[in-house]
Amino acid sequence: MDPQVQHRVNQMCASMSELGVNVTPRRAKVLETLASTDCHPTVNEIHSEVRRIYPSTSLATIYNTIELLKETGQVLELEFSGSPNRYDGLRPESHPHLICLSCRSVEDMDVLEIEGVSLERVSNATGYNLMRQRTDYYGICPVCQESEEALRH
Amino acid sequence: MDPQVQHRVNQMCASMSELGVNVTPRRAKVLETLASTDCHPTVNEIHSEVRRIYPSTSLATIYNTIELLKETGQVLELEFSGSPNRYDGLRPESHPHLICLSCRSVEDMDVLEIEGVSLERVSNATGYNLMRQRTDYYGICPVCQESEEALRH
DNA sequence: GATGGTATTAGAATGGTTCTAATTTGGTGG
DNA sequence: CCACCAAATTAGAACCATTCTAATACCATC
Repeated sequence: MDPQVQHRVNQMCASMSELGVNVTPRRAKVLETLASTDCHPTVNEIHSEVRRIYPSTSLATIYNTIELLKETGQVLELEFSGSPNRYDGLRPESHPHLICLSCRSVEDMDVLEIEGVSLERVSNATGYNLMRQRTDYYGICPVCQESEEALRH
Repeated sequence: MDPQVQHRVNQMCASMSELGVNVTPRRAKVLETLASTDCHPTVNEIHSEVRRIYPSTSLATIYNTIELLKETGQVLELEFSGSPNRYDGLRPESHPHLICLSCRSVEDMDVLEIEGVSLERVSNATGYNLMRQRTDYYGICPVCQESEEALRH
């Protein structure tokens, strides 16, 4: 396993242990799956991946494990209403995403020059006690733009 | 009807007419409901409101009308996976919201000093052709903070 | 090897949203 | 005034992601 993935898995394991639950092999495989990709997988995708090693794994175990990770703040959940939720276990802290309306891909927006507004500033300005934020940009990704371009010729 | 609400309803009507569909009485009532509140109602809440005037209205009509408004960019849809979506017909352009994790209220964040990042800048930086963005701040609203406070005494 | 608590499973239940087929409505031309 | 057509509407079925439930499996400890 890639040492960076291993490191992230270790963090997640530590959080789960603090919670007082066991990191069983299936759970460990869920963590590893989440830590191994920046594609923001769905529950079903994680399920398929875990099943490659433990074929009898049920969906409930995936939901279950994700719930534990959410409780410890070790995974970021991106909710959608028409399509399944997606999860970011690599970077559980709030950060912006780019969402393609055509291919439904979700990727991290890592543009250093673009700085968001800090939770703290908004908390102070609004009186809310804020815990997290969500920022998504919706549009057409470069790859889909090319496909559309190609279609017109 | 409040003249500001009336004005907003007129805009929505115009957009629907451009689309080539009729603004029937039921549809008009949906528009009016959306334009009359900044509480970001759910489909069920809109349904109840429309039923007060047209008791036989079905849920499908509400979904239907909202779909038309979405097509013309006249309503902002806030998706949630565990609870019903909420709609903002007063201000259909992208703008940030404050969401209370305790009472589930959703309100506009109108703090002038806090300026977001423009879609255009992100488009340029990422190569995406962006259409809209979503920014939500999640936390506990002032009212719920007080209730929690009171509980401890 | 028995015991008890945790993890896991399969499948049912839930609930918001979408789909479908039948019915109603309203305007137009005869 | 009536027949006709297209658009709007309805009731309820279908869908599907998620949550719940009750039974079973696993595992550490004694």
